[in-house]
Amino acid sequence: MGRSPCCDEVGLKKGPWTPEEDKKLMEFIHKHGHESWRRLPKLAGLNRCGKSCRLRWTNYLRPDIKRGKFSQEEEKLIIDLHSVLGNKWSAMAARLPGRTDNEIKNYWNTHLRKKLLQMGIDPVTHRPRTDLNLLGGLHDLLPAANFGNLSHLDHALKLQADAALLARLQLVQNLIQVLTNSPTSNLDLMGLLGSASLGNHQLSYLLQLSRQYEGLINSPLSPHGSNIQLPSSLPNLGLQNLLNNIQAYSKSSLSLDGGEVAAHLDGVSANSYSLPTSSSAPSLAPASPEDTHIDQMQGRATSRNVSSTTAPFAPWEDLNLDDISSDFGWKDFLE
DNA sequence: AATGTGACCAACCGCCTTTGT
DNA sequence: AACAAAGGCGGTTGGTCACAT
Repeated sequence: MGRSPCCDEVGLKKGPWTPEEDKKLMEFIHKHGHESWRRLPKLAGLNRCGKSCRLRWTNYLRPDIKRGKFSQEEEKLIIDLHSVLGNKWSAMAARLPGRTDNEIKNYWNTHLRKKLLQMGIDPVTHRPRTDLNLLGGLHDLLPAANFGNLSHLDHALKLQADAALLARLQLVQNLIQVLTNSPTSNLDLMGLLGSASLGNHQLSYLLQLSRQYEGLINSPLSPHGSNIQLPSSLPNLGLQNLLNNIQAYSKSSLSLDGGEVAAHLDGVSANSYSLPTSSSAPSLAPASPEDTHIDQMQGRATSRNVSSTTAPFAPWEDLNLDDISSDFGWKDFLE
């Protein structure tokens, strides 16, 4: 049982501070400093716990606190720092003179998080979002699905793998749109290849994805091939054209099938880019820096391994785009 | 004018880490 | 090394205010 909280003494005041209390605290600290927060309240004549005094001082009364609106520069810095540090508010505050961790945290939660979401950026990963409607839609799939001959577990695993595939496809689509500055419906794959914007690794990977996608839409559990009624919120990925382009390319240019194209282009087996299947769910890493942090903390961590039989979509909460980007060579691609 | 709703933010809570004995 | 005290941190809560209905 951990130690008792410092504020468990009965009769100590809680809640908002009065101007009189603020004055007492400030005068005491100016005269004597704050070497022991535990003893400070009694010495200063305050009916508060030391922790409450410390918070009041560090978050509000400290003379070097800058109050008022965050500037554009501060905003940008917070976003940059968050992308590197995650929810390490105190570390961020150390780099923003005059701002407290609490202030930064509040500003993040009330303004910046929403701003990034509106810009289509995931505030946790700082990467383009996979469409959240997709997740919502898939969530609706479970009750809507006719399970047929599959066990519930198999079905859940299949849906999970399909969901991962759809997310990958959508990310790839977004990446290509950014690269080519045009929708995938106008994708000029040959142009991309010709300009060397798209490397062999990427092409091999796309080919794999396209085949997986084809398998998905023709699967007996898919919206096209079965009795499942997909929720309307499930987005149209608009990838058919990409699929056609890639497969046409592989046929017309090289007259090879997918695996051979990958091998031809890369000198490596297409299996190097193997994607999750219904029987091998993706191994997912923590989704955010703080997940990693939490996982490192003793006792608190819960294993987030994929093969949960009770929550088939739980891994989605942790879907790590690093996994996708490394498969795709996205970092190299950008550089 | 009364009520509902959402945004904002100060303060609290519980846990972890650091420090002292 | 083991334990307890104190400090620190991040998540969450709840009060207040502005605005909409």
